[in-house]
Amino acid sequence: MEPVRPEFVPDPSLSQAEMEALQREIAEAARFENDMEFSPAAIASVGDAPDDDQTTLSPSTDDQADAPLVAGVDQAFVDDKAVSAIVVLQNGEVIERVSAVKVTEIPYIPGLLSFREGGAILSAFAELDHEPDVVLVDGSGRIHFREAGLATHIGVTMDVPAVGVAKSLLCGTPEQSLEETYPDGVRIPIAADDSVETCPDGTGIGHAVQTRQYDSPNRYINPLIVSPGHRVSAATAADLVEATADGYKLPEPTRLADSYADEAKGSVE
DNA sequence: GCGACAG
DNA sequence: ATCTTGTCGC
Repeated sequence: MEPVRPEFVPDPSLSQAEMEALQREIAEAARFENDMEFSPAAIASVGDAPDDDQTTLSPSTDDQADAPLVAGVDQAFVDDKAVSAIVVLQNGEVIERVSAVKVTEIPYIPGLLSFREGGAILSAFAELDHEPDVVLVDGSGRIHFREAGLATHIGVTMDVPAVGVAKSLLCGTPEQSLEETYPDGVRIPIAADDSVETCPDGTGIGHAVQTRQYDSPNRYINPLIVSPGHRVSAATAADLVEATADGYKLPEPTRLADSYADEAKGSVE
């Protein structure tokens, strides 16, 4: 799978000002509304295993063979090399895994993550045989200073529906404090504020999503920070993460890509 | 100058 | 992201 918009491929040799200018172009090309090859209504079953016990009736026109392909993307690092892994699932089962290694050209700079990790990710996409219906990327999407986080950059460049799944908030203001402990299933809207320079304050740019929480005592799990990358709305992005989460904090595609990236680290010299 | 910041 | 032991809880 190759970039549909080669002009947006992240170039680590650009100046910081040029990187930021490119991000503004990417944000304009990004669509933060649903435009996928499957019905958002079908996401309810995306992460579920095949319905063996027939507790529900499935339309013959929308069976397992047509089920959407959901991919997870994650990176691991070894010295100056980035290892990117992509895992593709259908009906909750892995149908493809690929990885790629690339030397990192620049350090981690908040807001410019895609220029550090994007190259390795696109190399991994080049190895991919299946075209995912939606991709879950580790990091922010629209929740970004210029609405062009890693998930947006990858989504727009490949022109594939993408969702940003981060473990902490880069910018924006949550509707309610994220310091509280919320039960699983809770979704807290995040609005643009002064730090988001490309859209009006108050614009909904994502959600904090509690995919898991401890029942009883004094320990708690932080929510995930979910935002649209490309061709997905904020609400659908959160729906997709909830639908693919399966007992763990991270959605299954992301969790599997994470461990595969770690595993692939072993074969890096 | 101070604060703040995905992975 | 990565470096790492123990510890709490189901």
